[in-house]
Amino acid sequence: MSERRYDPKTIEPKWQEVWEREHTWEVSNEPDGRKKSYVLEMLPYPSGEPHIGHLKNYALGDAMAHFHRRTGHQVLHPMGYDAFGLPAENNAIKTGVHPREATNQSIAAFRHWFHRWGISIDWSREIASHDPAYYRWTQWIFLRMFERGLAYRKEAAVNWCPNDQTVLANEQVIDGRCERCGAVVEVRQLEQWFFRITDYADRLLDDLDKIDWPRHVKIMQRNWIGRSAGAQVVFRCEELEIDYPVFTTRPDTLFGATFFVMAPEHPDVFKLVAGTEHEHEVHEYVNRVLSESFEDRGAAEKPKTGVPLGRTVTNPVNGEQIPMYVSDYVLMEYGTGAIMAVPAHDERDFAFAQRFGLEIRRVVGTDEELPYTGDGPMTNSSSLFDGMDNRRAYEAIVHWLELEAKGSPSVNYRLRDWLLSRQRYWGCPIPVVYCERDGIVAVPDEDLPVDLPEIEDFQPKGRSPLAAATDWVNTSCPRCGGPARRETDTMDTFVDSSWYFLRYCDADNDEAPWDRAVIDRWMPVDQYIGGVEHAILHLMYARFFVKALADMGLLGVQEPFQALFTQGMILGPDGHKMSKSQGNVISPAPIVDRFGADAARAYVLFIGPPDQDAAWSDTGVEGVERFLARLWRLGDALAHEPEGAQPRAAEPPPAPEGSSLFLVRKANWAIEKVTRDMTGRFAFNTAIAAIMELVNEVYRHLDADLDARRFAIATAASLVFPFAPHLGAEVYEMLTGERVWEKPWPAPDPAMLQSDSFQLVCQINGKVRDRVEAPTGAPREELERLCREAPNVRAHLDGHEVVKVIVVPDKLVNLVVR
RNA sequence: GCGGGCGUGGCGAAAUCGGUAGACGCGCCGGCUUUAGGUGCCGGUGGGCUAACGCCCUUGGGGGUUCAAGUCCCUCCGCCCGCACCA
Repeated sequence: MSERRYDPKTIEPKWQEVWEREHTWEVSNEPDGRKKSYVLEMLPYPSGEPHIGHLKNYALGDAMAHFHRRTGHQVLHPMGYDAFGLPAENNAIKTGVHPREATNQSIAAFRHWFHRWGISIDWSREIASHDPAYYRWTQWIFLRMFERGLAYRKEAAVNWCPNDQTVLANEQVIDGRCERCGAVVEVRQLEQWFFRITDYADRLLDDLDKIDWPRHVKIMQRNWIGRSAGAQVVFRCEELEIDYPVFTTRPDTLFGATFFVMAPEHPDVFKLVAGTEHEHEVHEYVNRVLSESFEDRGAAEKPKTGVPLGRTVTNPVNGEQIPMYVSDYVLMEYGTGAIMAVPAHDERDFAFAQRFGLEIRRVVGTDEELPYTGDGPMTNSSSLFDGMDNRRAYEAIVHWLELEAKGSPSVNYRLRDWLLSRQRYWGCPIPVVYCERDGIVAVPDEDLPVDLPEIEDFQPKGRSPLAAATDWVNTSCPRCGGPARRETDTMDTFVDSSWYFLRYCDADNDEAPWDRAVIDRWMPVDQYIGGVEHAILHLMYARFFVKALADMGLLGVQEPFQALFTQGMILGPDGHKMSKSQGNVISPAPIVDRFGADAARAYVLFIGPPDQDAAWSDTGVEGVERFLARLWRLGDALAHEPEGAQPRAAEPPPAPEGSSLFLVRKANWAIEKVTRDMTGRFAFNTAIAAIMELVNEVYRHLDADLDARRFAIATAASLVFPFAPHLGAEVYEMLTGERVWEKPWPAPDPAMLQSDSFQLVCQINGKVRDRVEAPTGAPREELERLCREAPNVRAHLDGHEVVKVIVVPDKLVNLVVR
């Protein structure tokens, strides 16, 4: 055999086989006395092969899982696939390959790479959302929602993607464009299925305080829910004898309301304008606005437009008749679809008033420039309130409105109900039928799953391709037995991923989605890891599902993910987001082939703080590979040194001195450092740096005793295991004959964390002037004396008077001189 | 516009509690090993001045608090992310 060298190509398959053969990472649902820990990375959407972001995601999660196992936890670390979705279907339209076939192929590729990366997954719990054994329970959960009115059908103005030929949830529209394909979204009036997530708005908001999530993700969710407290106030149109309630967050400005505006979609607009001189103009205006895209209408900067309705309403606080308008800056979906306009204290109303020459009446403040949205004394309102602080007047006015039955406190949310139906094929069928006699009827539980039928033409035609599967569509009503048609829309794939973490707990259960006792044991997920792009969609929906299921008594937790970590992206070598068109895509496959899975994994963790974006560097991964090879060589050399050739426990020598003592100390320092970096924070980059330091020191102290070197290298192997598991296992075994993952995480020896002496920093006026060796724990006087005696300090002290001495024990002395 | 984050060597970064700025890695320079290249090992590497001991400057700019500031406060500039007619 030629010269021995670090060869991941033999080491990695060797350990992967052991773990597979022995089912090492499988975990029982039976408690075994250890604390449970549920470590989960967001499940992948299987499309093609895994990319570098997947590698980072699972390398991160795996490091956490290993660390938790070795710190005494029973760890659940499963894997699955978010297998339904548009890309596979669009691919089918293009290539004719059935979405199932393409998806299954991709799943096989992902599975293959997870093995080759050596991710410690409990494969006995593997799931895929397109598997009837899984989506049966997605449908089951839908029915439970339906029974409680949490899933309902209604006609509404919805977002329609003309390219994907389907409706989209509010959350899937970004800047007026389809999140997936980028087409400009249209507004359509359609009957669709919704989840009543708005019922949970307050709880989704309040419970954010209970979970350990990044601040910015919580803020994004808070903003998305958009809770506003204010009042509902009734304005009456006397001519038509209709009351129009409006929502306002500023009831204190009611006396400044000088006009009234309705959304173009408001159902009463045509009724109000009928018979007035503006009738024709209003019809034209409304039609034009409704045909405008989301994008065109949305811009805040565009000049205000609108048309008078030729009617007035009465301001309830002062009886004034104020003119009514229709304008597209008022949204039908928020509040009541009508507003009171206070131009002096609202920028939008101000712009509208200027454009249409309407009165702008200050009611708050004194001489601030208008529009003024701040606080101040009330004015021009009523003798009751003028002079009063506007915040106090707010309360008083709401109170008065309540007494007069003209208004009441009210809360509004930006959050809308979750539109879940999609007019597409490759998704979970919605388990209801439409019966001529009984209307919407749920498919009974025992008939689940409603199978996704086979079809040939995936081309969308403005209705679900499933509608063409007539044999499947035509069925009988479960209630009356008469003819009925199946629902042909499928579910948004976010429904599938809103509960998958629950299914992992009890993946084989075919009696129920899960057993309550089992789920109570594992939930919540202790550490969730994924990309920040899911900050709103998936993370909000999953929280909603868990709360709804908890309300049904199916779960005992209110939150799915106790702690969340959002990883940064790996950018291309040019520092830009990887994309095929940019030609800067780094694929993990050749990297793993060339450097090994351990080097690839350790590199993406070493590249920088894991929550930050970082550019890929080929020389960077080479550097990490070099480090792993150095560690391997030291292990190999020690395992072949005549005296150390027999594997045995790697204990530090009893009374080390010199280089040996130094190495034992360094190893203990590394244990302490790596442990601290992995606990509470995710500083894998500095943890790996510490192991590098340890390895470097062994090279520099080859004169140390064999046992000291063995201890240092076995420690390095043990510490590197969560990041480079194959190499860690290999080196540890070479030295000790033992399996590192079965060994507890090392604990530092406190006696070895401290040295007898330290470098005392000697400062004068805060500037470092010298450094001297000083005994650890020396009293302040002695430190001061040592500092004063330091050669360069003496030189600087010459002729100066010391007016103050600051001593930081075991660290520094600062002499303040004049 | 509102909200959040960030700004440190040639590059990725570290400094966790206000106490030695630049750990670790990349790159670069030099040495040893090698027939040579590569690999490997050792050393050097923020800027300026100096023969040297050393000295001065340096964490986006300016100001402040402090014995001491990358870290705290004020202010300005730049970049990134989220939301954006939500009454």
